[in-house]
Amino acid sequence: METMGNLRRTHYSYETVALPEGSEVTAAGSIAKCRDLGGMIFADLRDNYGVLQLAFNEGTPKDVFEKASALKSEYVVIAKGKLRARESVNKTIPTGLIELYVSELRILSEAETPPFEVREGINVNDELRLRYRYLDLRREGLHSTMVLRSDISRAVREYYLSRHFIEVETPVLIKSTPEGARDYLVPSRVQPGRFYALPQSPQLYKQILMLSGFDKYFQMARCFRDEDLRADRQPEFTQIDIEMSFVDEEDVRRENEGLVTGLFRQFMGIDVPAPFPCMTYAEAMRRFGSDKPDTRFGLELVDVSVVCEGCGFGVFENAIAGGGSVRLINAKGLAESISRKEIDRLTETAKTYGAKGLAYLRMAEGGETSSYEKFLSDEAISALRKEANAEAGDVLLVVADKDDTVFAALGALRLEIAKKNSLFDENQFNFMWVTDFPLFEYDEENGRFVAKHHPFTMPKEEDIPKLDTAPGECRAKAYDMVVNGVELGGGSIRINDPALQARMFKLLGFTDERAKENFGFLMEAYRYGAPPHGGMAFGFDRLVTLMAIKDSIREVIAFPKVQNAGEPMSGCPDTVEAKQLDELHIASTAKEP
RNA sequence: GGCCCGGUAGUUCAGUUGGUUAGAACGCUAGCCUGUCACGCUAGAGGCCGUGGGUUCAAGUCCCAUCCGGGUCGCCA
Repeated sequence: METMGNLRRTHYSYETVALPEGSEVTAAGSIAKCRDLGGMIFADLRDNYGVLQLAFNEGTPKDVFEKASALKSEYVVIAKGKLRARESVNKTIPTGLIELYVSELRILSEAETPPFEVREGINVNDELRLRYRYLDLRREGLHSTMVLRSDISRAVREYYLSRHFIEVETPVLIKSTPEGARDYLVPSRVQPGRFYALPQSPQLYKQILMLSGFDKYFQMARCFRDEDLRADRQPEFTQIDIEMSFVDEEDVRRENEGLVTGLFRQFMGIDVPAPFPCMTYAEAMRRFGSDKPDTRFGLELVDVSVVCEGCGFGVFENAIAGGGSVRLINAKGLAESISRKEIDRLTETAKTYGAKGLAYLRMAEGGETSSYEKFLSDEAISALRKEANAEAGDVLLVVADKDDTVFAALGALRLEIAKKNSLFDENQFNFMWVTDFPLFEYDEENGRFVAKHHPFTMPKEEDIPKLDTAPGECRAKAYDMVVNGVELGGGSIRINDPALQARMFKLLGFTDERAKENFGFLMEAYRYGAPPHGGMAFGFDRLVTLMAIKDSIREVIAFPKVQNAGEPMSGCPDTVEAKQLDELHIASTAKEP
């Protein structure tokens, strides 16, 4: 091992292409690959931006040549020399016309053979990648994604700052609130028996900032939710958090879709038409079975409840009688690719979402088969086929159940069929707003209504009279930004009337005491004058995932967590010493692993 | 908490109805090689078949449990 001594990097790899031959260059980085030809050695030097070929031969000082022949992958070096044209060029890399003919070489750090090859184009399983994340991050793909993330982050800040948003850091140690996701809790040492929570979002603070006269606020906010992970969900994540005063729904949407159209133009060269189309929640559910519809393809849901009333098939009739519906998807012209076996698989998918089964009509060339038509009257059969626009070559997939279940099952089948049959264009981005969300949803488990968005969401004016009589029918001034079936962000106009807010808490089953205990500071703040305000938040990780064209959110996070909410490299969460627990007034009950 | 998939050299994988000494590629080690860039050639090392039980004359292969990872339902205001 050597020190850099008086050598300092003069150029990054990508900068060398602009230099004339013969330029003196000192480059630094890691050895990506060595090719020792005997009398001649080539080594690819990798830095933050790419690779530069180092060359050594009989003209190289003897001690330097000997050092070069000892080089191995991942050694960290600094090399000084002259740029020269290659005798044989490599057209596949930007620096492929030149090489650094090295006269001075220092090995700054040696490296053991890594557990996997540090290069693109090889499969490595996720566990190993995460355990050795620092090696994975050296690989071009993940490395450049992290650089892209940084660039997007800067563009986001520039967008909001240029539009006079004020960046404010809100606290990470906050008060736990009962609604919504499970909180991560942090015990207080100073106040025995009391706990902070980590924020699920800076929601209340940003509303308070509007009351504080900041007018427009934004923040790249770390948020924490102690819930199970998914490919698009991490327990800690980054949200682009925004709040604006003196606005209604349209104003928030216009301001923030400007961010997305700008980012897509700048980073992807794609002009996304704006304003984005709006679709109500009710329409999204009815047509696509989802509140985040992928509108790049058809396969829309068809409600056949009317023709199924009194059709003679108990399964259909019971669903309708129970307040549910019978709906179907017509997989147009897909009879050959959706075999009987495939229908069985789709049935399993439907069952995952709570459907009891999947009825079908397959109109294949070899003949028609159906699981339900034998139970139906001829009249009902022809009426249903007409509603579904069924023709030879089609497959009808029918679910009869409660509406929630029908939507969930058919919505999922839609996506699965489209994916398997490549029914959409990967390069198309259908941005949209889903609006008019229900204000409440019924929580079966607790037998009461809960806020669909959050308890501070403003109801639609015309629905305010129905708040007490028909809460299930009330719609909210809430909106989600959706693209290709992904919820990129969402927000709402907030209640700024303390009386209405108090009424909301009551409807949500809060006693006055509990509302005061949990949200008293907000209620009090409203008493001193609150501008109308609203905002939204983007899932920054999801946005980057989309823009980097990755499948998993883990591909855009430097040190992500895995399914058990741990982080494999550092090994957290971990046990702590008894002394630490004592100081926090926590009794140790957990068994050692 | 439920369901599905996976775990075999350092890595990615193959391994037939349970049956000789568990293979390949890449990587690694050594030697040769002056224009390579997936360098080439020669030789070599490298395996608790995730872990623990069981069935069997015999288990990488079958059964049970468990751990780890991935996907997903619930959950995620």
